[in-house]
Amino acid sequence: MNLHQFRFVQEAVRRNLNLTETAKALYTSQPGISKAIIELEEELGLEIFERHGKRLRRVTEPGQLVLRAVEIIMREVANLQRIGEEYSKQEAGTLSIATTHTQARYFLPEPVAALRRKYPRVQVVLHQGTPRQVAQMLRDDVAEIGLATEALAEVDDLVTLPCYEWQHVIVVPAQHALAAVERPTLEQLAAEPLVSYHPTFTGRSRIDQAFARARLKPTFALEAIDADVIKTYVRVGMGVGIVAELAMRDDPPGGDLVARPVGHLFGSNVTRVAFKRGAYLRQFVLTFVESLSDRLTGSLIQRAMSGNPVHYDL
Amino acid sequence: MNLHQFRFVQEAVRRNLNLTETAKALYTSQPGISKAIIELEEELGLEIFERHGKRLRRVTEPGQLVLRAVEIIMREVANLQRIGEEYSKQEAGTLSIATTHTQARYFLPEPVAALRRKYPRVQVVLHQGTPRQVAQMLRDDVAEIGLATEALAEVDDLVTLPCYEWQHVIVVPAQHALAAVERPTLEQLAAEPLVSYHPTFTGRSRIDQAFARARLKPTFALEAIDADVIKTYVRVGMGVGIVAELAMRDDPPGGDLVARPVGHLFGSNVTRVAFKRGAYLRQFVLTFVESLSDRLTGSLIQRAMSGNPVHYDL
DNA sequence: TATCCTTACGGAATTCGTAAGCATG
DNA sequence: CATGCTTACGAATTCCGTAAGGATA
Repeated sequence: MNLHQFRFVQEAVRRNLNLTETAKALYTSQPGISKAIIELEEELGLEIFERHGKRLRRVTEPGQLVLRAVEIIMREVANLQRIGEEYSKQEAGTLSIATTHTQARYFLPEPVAALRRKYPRVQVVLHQGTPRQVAQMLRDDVAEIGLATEALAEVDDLVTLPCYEWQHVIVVPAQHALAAVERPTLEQLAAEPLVSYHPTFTGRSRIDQAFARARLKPTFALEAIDADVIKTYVRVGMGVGIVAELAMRDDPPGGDLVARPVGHLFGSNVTRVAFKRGAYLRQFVLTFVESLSDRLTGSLIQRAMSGNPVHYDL
Repeated sequence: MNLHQFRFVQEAVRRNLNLTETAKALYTSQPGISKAIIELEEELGLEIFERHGKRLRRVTEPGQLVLRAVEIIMREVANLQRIGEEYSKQEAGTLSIATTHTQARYFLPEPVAALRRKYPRVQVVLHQGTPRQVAQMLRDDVAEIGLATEALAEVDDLVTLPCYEWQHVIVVPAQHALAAVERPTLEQLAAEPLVSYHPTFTGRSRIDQAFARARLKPTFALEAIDADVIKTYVRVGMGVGIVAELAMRDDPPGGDLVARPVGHLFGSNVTRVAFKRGAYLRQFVLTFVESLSDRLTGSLIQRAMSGNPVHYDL
């Protein structure tokens, strides 16, 4: 039994049981992978993978149990490396953050800058993707912490904590009829072509739910993952934009676009920070996570990490 | 980084940082241990052990963190082996039980026999010791499950579940004056020489507490770890025995010894079963643990293992 | 001086690559 | 026949033992 075998098995599962791809991903030879896995199976006296001829078809029942143990082992190996980083290169290291465009563009700049001010030798890597991809990047150890409004809370092996609460705003050109309406209604919006996020992004689910409850079928003229794109199309008259309020923060009140809060229509959303259950958080990571919300304290984070559910109001 | 290094570090800590002993315990050469640990420290870029000249003095602060990760990794490696056992040799394997004399002699025979009836190919190994030793045997992976009335519940990295509740009885020769007394008092007992368990065993702490509260200073003529020994000395007139009621179960009512329950004096005790947090319990182990109490069910045990506190009345 | 950790070194075992073989879809 | 896992084999590396060196209590 050795750590290589564990890594191979884990990566093989992540690569859909394709050992050739696994070998490429781990920069080693394919026969080496094959042999190592077979030897582990022999040592344990069970088959981790069900084989059909010479192809791996699926994970066996005992294989599932093996996999769970392997996940924990590899997690702790990663933790050991982080502990090493923390204590050898004091206050230096790399923080990989997986997040959506909205957070990367509008929310994270400030806390990331603060992190760099406090720890100038820390390097930050941003990985952008859909909320589901964010979750997957955490599971695959591509990123250490994740930030998104959707999806994260549903993933079982992630620990999530609420960061901040926000609502949607509609955005229209200053001369648009709705620019003068203080509290637009769902009916008014449904009558216009809309420009908003892709269905899996940034609270879009709340928007769809609200329209569905009112039995309205709005027209989406354009869907994007990105408020900057949405605003651009609103400017050229494609329709009424619906974006996160955060995305309008930097637009001056007297500018060419007018924003109206529509929390009364779509409710409020909670953006969450997540990390893999059991991950070791270095000091600067802890500091960073704390900086994401006034209510997040180190002890609260530790409590959440240890598996206890954490409840508090934002 | 490899599993050998982890094992060495773990064993070194268990052997009080004596690498020579560690090497002996692991049947390998002492320089090999030394080198492996140094290489791990180099790879992590930190010192796990503080050295004074050429001796290891103590575990450093980062070393504590490393140790915690190593413990988890080795635990999961042990789990992998158990999973292998479970699925390769179906319904066969070894179950190591750490327990005290009282349990081994009076409580366990029945459930152990039942286990062997259901799983004839399972081998049972009993490790006897003090309650503290029982706890230590679980921590050191000498035994997989432990059974004792004392100490177990206080150990942090063990999961414990109540098994059964019992009270003490006094034991006297049939012709003894107290043999006729239905409900003896603390004062009556304190006036006699007593024969009971060693202070750390089998509910003895309750006995001491009761006397202390009544400001009585009883005389213990003899202390043993073992009700059979105690009964023997009661027979030869050394004094009044105080043992677990279980220990008198097989003595016939009309025999040479008379037992009187004294739960009204010393309260009741709870015997607990324990295992290492995060251990993988094979099917036959689960069955065995369930058989220890009517109230223990598989799902309850799983819940306790997953870290959730379990509360129920016996 | 007895104990105990580190360094040095060499033979043995393991590792890991390439090349070839063979099963599936 | 293209993809993909397993087997074969040999060079390079790592492992792990004994022997020697140096530090502490």
